[in-house]
Amino acid sequence: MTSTSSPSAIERYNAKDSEPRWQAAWAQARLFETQNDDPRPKYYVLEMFPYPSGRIHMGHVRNYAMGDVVARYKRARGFSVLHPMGWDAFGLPAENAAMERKVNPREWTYANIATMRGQLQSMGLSLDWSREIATCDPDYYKHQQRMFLDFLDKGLVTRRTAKVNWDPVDHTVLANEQVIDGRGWRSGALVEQRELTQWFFKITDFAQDLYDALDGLERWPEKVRLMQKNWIGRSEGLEVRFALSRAVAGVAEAVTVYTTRPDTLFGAKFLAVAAEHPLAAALVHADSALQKFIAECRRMGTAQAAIDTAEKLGFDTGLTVRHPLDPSWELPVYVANFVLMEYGTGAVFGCPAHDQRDLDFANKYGLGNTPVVCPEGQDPDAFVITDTAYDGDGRMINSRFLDGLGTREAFEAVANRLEGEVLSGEAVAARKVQFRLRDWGVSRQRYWGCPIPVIHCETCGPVPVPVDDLPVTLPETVSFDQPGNPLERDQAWRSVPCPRCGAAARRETDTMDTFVDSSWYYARFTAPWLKDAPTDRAMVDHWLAVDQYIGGIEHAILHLLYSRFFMRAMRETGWSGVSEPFAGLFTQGMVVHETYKDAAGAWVPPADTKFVTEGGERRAFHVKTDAPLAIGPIEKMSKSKKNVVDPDDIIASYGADTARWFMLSDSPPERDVIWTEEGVQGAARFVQRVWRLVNAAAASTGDGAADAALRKAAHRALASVEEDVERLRFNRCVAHVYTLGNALEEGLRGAASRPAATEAAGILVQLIAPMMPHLAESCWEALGRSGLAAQAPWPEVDRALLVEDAITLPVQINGKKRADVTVPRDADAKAVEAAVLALEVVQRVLEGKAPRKVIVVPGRIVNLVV
RNA sequence: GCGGACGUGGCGGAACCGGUAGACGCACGAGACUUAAAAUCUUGCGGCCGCAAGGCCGUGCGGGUUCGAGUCCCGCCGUCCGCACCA
Repeated sequence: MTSTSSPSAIERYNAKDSEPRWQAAWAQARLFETQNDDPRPKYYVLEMFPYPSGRIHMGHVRNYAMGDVVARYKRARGFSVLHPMGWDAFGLPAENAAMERKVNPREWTYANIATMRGQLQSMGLSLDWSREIATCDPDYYKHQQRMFLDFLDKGLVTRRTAKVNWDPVDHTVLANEQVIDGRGWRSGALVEQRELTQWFFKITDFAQDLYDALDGLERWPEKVRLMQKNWIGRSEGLEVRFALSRAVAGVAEAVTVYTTRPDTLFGAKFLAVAAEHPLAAALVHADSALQKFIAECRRMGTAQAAIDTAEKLGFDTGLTVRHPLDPSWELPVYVANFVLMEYGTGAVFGCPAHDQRDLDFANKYGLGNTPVVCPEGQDPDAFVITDTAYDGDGRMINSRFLDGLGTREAFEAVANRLEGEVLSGEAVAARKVQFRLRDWGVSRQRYWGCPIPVIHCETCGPVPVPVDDLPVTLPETVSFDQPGNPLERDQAWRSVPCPRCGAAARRETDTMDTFVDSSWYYARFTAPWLKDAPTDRAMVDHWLAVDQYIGGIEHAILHLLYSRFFMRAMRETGWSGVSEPFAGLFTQGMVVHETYKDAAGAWVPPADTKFVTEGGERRAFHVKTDAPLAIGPIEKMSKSKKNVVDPDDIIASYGADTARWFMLSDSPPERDVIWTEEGVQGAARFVQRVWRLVNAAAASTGDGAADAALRKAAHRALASVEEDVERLRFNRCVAHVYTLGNALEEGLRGAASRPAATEAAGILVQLIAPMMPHLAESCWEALGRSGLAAQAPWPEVDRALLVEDAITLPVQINGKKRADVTVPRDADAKAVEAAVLALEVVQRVLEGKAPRKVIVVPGRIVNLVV
């Protein structure tokens, strides 16, 4: 008998000594440096690169642990794996630090990078550090400026005045995607609307393609695809021109509306235009009441919060338009606060019976309603709308030539008729596809970002900086003693001659949204050493798309949509041959933790808490004062609630492998994982257990009685882990490894022979190698295997061992399990039935009668109906 | 309001195409080893009845389909997420 618990023989595994040793060994062997000319099939794994905020947090540990499992696994499977790391290094926190602590943003950022690089290296990630990039490095943003100019040249960048989201706290413009619930995504301040001249990336040029291509992203979460679809917001409708009954000076003789429901045209009661609509502008001079109304709309429009709660208000202009399907029918024209100038044509026709907004409006102003779509099964004569509009499909009623048609047919009938009619030389209607998506405003009034490479000249206008003059670098010395953009105050930096005419001119002082930086970094990783070009076309086309991208769901729209746009723009400008950056996407859940508060209501960090369980109730106390603490809800780790656990502390006391193992176990990776002290300890215990088992296996002297079962268990675990790693189900991988650990324990107790024990232990080690790479190396060594575990090819499953000779089937009687029956694997249904009927339990129930029905599902179950 | 996801032991979760509900882990109980503790190993662990064999109930609630439902269908309840005057 081999004892697995003879502590004298095996010392405890010491992560603190072993982890740096193996990290040095990997670095020395340059195992993770990827060659671009590697002939093996490629696999590109990427985790979203971090912002260098100062220190890594548990969310990073989880994210990078997952990516590293995939990278190490694919490497073992013979792929040429690209697994790089970099820094999303521009952004506001650097400027805030500069303001608060009088430090230079650059120095602050690079110091943070140095710290965090060290932290990531202590995790033992299999990263190719030779490809490291930082977006704040001129060697990086130089190329971004180059692409900006190329995009400009191709018409993919424009400059225009637009109503923009202004964050009054961060003193900068925000993109629509960066406004969440009316507040700035960083500052949380209520966003205001301002008119500013801005640079825009014309993401709407690709709206249709960005929308359609989502269907091809089969390895993206359905949820993210849906969110992007909703964000792009495609709709099909009709632009319809309504003739004005009388001429208005300075305005064409018709108002064009966009509608997705031309079928409801006979239910129209009014027409409404936005306050910014040209018609309103033309009328405003002669009408002081209208002037007042528009001013009110504008005032309300400044705060997003006001829009959300605003009552629908309108102003009757006294004008009328003619109904396009009946010129004798006149409709009143309102200016209304709920009509958006930015969507469609800034004008709508109101059909109160079938649109809730229109109904609210009509009820308020006494405009009435006429139902024109009757739900299937309703009596048309009894169908009345009072205060709930019906927006579903149905049969047309009260609609003259449309009566009796379905919704879709009526749409077609109206479209066909109006497309053929002419009003002052133009068709009355045209089919139109509309998108909710707006162009991406990239101008930011900040210092710590990529300068927009444009020079403004009095005579030439905005002039691109010549490519040879790139990069436009940020000035080194800046002061943050006053609010606003320091670039604007830096006369020396701003003043340059116009590249075109040589006259005195000024630089563009806005910098690019930092989301531009992260829109192409994954492409730069394919050849980060290039000096004169953003990318090498051949390398981009070789490595992209990223095979597996892993990051937080919070980027479902912003970063992922921008990157998809950027790839298309790079394709148009020749820097890439692919359109989609990420073939596989995985969005991982957050790391959450209990919260603790003392009697005074102050948050207490987990490190200062201890617990006592009395009578099944778990209570928390302060570690120093013994004061009782309230255990609060489990929430995302955040500095404000102090429920954070520092990865450095965990790595120092348990080792990186323990932290990684725990982050991969328990919760499914897409869901939140709860960090608990017990959980970490459980992981740490397993580290020791693996070490003990492997050493015991290496010393096994058994006679082989348990070999068959052990080998089966090992190969079953191997097959299961393969399947689950491929599907990123790391929690299940962990469970399979535990199961094999149990089987090995049992095998050693049952006197497994040394060959069988070391085979199983070797498989166990290779299974944990992607997850706990340092421990795996130590075990590899203990087993006497040559080379490094990180270099070892993945073991091959012995399929023969997965097939059982005899199988045990559950036997149900009337759907309830009553017995088991063991039959040969290849027994046919008849043989199984005979075996079941011979069972004692079955005979007792049947009392000599024949069952009414016998259902045999081969290999699964038997059910008797009696 | 619109769109989506989810609901399983004390806890995290597993259960593939409708086929043994609760794998694996955590917590907890019992035992072994120890002077003792820790560590480790063994063992138990959905609820109820029972000494046991065994039986009954059980996947948010109510119905349905099926030989058989955590899984499919209909209707509720609850939680979470995204969008939100988009015509």
